[in-house]
Amino acid sequence: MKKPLEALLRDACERATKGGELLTTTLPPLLLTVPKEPEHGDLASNLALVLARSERRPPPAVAETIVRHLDDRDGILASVEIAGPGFINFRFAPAYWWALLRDVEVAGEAYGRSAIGAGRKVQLEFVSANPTGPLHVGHARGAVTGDALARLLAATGHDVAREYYVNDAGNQIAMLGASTYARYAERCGRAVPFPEDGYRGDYVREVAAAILAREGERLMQLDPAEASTYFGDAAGAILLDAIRDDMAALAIDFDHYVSERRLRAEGAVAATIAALEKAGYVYEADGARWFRSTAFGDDKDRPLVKTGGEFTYFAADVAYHRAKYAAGYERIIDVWGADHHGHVPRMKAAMQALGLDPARLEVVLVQIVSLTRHGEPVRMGKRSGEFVTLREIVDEVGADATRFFLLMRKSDAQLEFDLDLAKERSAENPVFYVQYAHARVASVFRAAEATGLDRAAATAGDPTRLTEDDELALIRRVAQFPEVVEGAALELEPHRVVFFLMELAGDFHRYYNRTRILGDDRELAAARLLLVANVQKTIRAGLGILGIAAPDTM
RNA sequence: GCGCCAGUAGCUCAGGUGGACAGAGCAACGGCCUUCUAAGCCGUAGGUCAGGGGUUCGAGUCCCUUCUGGCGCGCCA
Repeated sequence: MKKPLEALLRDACERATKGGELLTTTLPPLLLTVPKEPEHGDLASNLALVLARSERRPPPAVAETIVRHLDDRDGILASVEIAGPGFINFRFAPAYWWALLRDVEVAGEAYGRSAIGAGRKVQLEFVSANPTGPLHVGHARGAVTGDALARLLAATGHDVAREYYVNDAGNQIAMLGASTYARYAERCGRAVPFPEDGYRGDYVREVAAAILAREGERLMQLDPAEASTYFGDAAGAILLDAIRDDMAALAIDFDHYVSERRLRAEGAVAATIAALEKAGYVYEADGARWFRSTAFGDDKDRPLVKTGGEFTYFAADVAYHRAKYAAGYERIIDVWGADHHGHVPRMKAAMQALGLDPARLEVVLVQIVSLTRHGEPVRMGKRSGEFVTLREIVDEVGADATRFFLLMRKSDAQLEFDLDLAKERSAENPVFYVQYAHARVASVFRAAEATGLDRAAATAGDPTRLTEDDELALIRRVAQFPEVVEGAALELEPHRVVFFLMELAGDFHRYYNRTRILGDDRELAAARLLLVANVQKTIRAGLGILGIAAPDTM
């Protein structure tokens, strides 16, 4: 929508410069914005305000010069006005919108997709929760955000891989093993002391019972150390399967699950520490080995190897990120809980120390989710083990509403999730509001079939019959979609797509209520079908980017 | 103590990289169905953008500072 106008403006400035009427030879980036106020036209430029200083003339005078050189050969503009402090306001001619609607129709299902990613390899790592228990709402937000980002980047021409890093080694798994073993023994009628900081959730009992059912009591013969290892592996595997199921319930599919244990076993961690050492950023102190992250602006040095000789979590994570670079990803995006924000500088420091470009690593931080029900906050205590699981949410409100609600906010802002609202089947519930707009169009088409008008008739519809203001405004909204997708991808902000969809759905519902689509004038009806078909397509594409279904009936 | 993030209408939140008089949606009140889904639409209201300073033609947006809230600052992961 902006491109043709940008070209016109650029031409105008060039001519003015040649004619000696503008001093500037290098234009600032042309900024065309969609004004909030409809009276300010379809697009507005602040070019004259930006240039005023270097031109040593007041903005309106500069604007006048630019406008005088505009050459609208194709007649896409209906009006050009200089307004306010020196804005140039453009209004497109109906013919422009009609042509645009045709373009959208021709683009078909690819509408909104772009190639700005140029096939660049991008890896998104998200969730990566330890397989030591069920996922909760916080994980759900990270999961949905990561997946939506992946879809967004894929839609903009990136080559995307989704990855889940499985922390299947280290203390947490050992603790899970000890906890599960204790529950197993309990079931076998044997007393094995429950570990001090063990996992007390009921799910550990269920996992123990599952292992008992599978293996019988024979595991009681293992010595306690062996048993803990066995149970850590077995319980971790069972819980990881449950996590995969949870992801599937949210329509999320990972390309790779990367095992921390495997990284360790393959020597990647040791090799990474050796590389850091070779670069001169490792030293020994207090019996441990440290990474000198302070050399890169971190506020403390970080341990890589504990006194006991064990690798730290950090060491393994550095090795993992090093492997991502080695795998050839041009962009590496991590979705982390906001409580991990402190890890960003040290991870980037480690990459830099390894001679890797830290700018290729981007971290999207996801803030906490608070649940409300009946207007009251749902209390969640991590200690008590009383948290609402991801599965419970999905079972209660459905995958579509879960995804939509978790994507409604900027990821680094805290989010309130109203469970009652998410379940409501009314206009108050934004996900239904948007899906209903899609279904309504489908319903119009069902009614149209009865009168002999079908999708083909819509395709053949004559856009020049669309002369109402709200019809042109609807095209304008649809025309913004590719730019919204691009902006969302560029800024890694899926919530922009959500807001766009709510606005588009609103425009459509208003139009629907005001305008009879299937009137007596068949030609007009066909034109209107063309319009709403493309509204529907745009909604479907937008929902697709969010991983949400676009139903034909509600 | 140091660092990061936030503070916008009664509530939940937007404010495409500094632009025009600050925007939605809830909640409240009043209207609209012999016609394609009323699971919808229309109308009415609300603000010292936490406070204070600064940068500039112009600040919710950038800088400094104070206050308030969240989170980090482990040889935990």
